[in-house]
Amino acid sequence: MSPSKQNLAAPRGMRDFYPDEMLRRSFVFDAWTRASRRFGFEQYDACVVETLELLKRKGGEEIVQQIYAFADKSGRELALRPEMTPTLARMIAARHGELAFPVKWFTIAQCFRYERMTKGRRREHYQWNLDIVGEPALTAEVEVLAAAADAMGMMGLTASDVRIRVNHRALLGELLARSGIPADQHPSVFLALDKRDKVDDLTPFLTQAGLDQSAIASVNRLLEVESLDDAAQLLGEDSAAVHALNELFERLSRYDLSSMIQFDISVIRGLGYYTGIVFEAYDTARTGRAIFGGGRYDNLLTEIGGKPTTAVGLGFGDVVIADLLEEKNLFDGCSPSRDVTVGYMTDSERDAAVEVACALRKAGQSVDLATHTEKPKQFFSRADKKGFREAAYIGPDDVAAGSCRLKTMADGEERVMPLIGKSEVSSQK
RNA sequence: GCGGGUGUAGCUCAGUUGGUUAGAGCGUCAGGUUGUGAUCCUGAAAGUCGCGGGUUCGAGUCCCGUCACUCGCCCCA
Repeated sequence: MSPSKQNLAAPRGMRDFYPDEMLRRSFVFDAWTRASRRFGFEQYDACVVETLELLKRKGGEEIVQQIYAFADKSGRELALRPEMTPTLARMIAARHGELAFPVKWFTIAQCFRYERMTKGRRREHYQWNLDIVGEPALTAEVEVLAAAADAMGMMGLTASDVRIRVNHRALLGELLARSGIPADQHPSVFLALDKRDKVDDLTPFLTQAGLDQSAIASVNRLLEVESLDDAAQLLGEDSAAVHALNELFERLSRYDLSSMIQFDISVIRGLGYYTGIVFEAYDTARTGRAIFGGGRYDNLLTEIGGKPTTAVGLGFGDVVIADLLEEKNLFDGCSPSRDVTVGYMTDSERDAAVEVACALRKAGQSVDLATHTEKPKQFFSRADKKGFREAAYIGPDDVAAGSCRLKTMADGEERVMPLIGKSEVSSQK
């Protein structure tokens, strides 16, 4: 059967990275890695395949349907990880006794989820995970947020491009309790609040959630909470959540991040396992999906069987950020960084070309050596298209003269390089 | 799971009320130019018109089905 176009495409939702796409991916990965290192995080990695049990335990049954699960030849139930946090929790728990807490770890993890594809969402993606485990103090949230902001800064994004929205789960709980809404109705109300940007009137959702009219009125009042001061007025000064958020904003101002961070009562995030401060970053126009999200999850390690350990973490995917960087032309600087290509006219010049390539490589340059003879026109045309900074074309005349010329593609300037001496490579640029 | 849009060359797309040999631009390759790229000129290769069926003298075009891609909804990293 001859291959059809269908068979040549990657499976649905899976991604190939051709060289030009790889450049952009590396641009993002580099920013993540540099920010992680700059903030003192250690890199780790783990297997892509986990036991289904580990993944189920954390996410509950709903998420299981989105997991790429399979049985191996011994019948073990395994799965491609849909996220990194259970793996992190497993690794921490496995060596809990020997780790010096707090632990600051980062990874760029390939994750899989079987779900309907839409803009900004694929079945496979890479996610930067940044976690501080074993630190109950607010410093953990502050450093994680600052590192994320630093990474975005390295990608060229500023406070006019992105906004990090912060909330506190306890704050919402306190506000709802203050409004007389019993705790068992909170999850439904969270769901409804999460839709505030998508629907005009929340009343039908809240009614469905079992709230009576006065409770609905209370929720609608909550929606008018636009600032932390508004919340503080409702809750009073003794609110721990208000205090924590104020403290967070105060501390982030020391990092010069005030213009990028704002309070937003509608940030809910993973209803089940976040326990404290939660945050999400969006483009300022708020047209796309969340760029990253995270928060404090103090119970997760206990849930997988580890000792009680506090944690703050974030997940920052590569798909949404790539869309944003593309839209803002911030990938423009991405180009292959190859310095020189060396070509030759006939096989008689091949040895001289090898000599030139070796000398330049020894001098630390990235050098492409032609794999076969080329006519000058072919060679320079290729050198131009592939974006080499310099090109050296060696023919019989050069070998006879004992030197060759390195041509700077941008301006046509040439510099001479000796052929036989092979010791001196005139300093570049 | 639900709904919309789109499938024609490697890419982006045109293709008239159904009509004879399916086009353009870009890209690729070659030549003009056997020692010098970008511009220019000439030429070439490249198509199961997503797939299957139907209507018709005749289907890229109309109908039915199907698959794929894509954008929303739901949900979520």
